[in-house]
Amino acid sequence: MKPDRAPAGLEASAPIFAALGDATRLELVARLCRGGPQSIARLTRGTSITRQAITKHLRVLADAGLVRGRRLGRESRWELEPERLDVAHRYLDLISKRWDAALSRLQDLVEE
Amino acid sequence: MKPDRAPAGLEASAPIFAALGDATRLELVARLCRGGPQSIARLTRGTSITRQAITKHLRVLADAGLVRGRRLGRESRWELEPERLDVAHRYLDLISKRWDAALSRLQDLVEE
DNA sequence: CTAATATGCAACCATTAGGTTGCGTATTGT
DNA sequence: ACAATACGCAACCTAATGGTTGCATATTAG
Repeated sequence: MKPDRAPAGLEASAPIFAALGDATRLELVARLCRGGPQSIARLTRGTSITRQAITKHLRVLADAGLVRGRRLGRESRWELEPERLDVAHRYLDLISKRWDAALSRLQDLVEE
Repeated sequence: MKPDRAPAGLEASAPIFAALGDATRLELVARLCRGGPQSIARLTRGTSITRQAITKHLRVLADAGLVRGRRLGRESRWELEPERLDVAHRYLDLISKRWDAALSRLQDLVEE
């Protein structure tokens, strides 16, 4: 029944893009992709910044719904929430299509 | 020959997402889509913020390559640069696919 | 020519962001 | 039991953001 992928929440997409709009965070997303669910300690290894910085970034990603973490023993594992990526994805689709439509409208105006 | 849409510049995408990660800017992009190329004055009409604020946002979008403006008489017209949207688009695609791959890898590990 | 319009530029301001350090606490590993 | 590991919390710092106001300048309308 395809729930309701209607307006794609134009305004609601901004936080998602904002969360992705940082090189460190993009890197985190990429690492979570390549390595699957991981602990903060592991995500910190190999980077030049602090564990706390990573923690903060993860929280930002989580607030945007892009990532989710839960405590397992003494460590907390974080993993990607791919549905949210899809929201951004659909928004870009929408915009592209609108732009094409706008262009052909302009074409029409010019040609008549 | 499809130039080289190779690595999609993982790190290079961050500025694009950052530029889109603001409600006002997203709104601007949307308006440029719906209305086609427009002047700053026109883009300002209907918003609650200042013309200068709009100008700044446009510059941010321009720095990310998402938008381009040129002076026409006493006004400056701004329009969308849809190729850049595509960069972000492709990045999300890439990530989604990697994630799927990572998931099936995990599946394999669990099942054997 | 003169007034109105459309911008640009710069200074200034409050808030948020990205990072750090320090310290306390829960979970292992030996 | 003890040391090491993996975190969480909070204070603090600097630089970037999002906005504003004031003023100067170029175009266009009457």
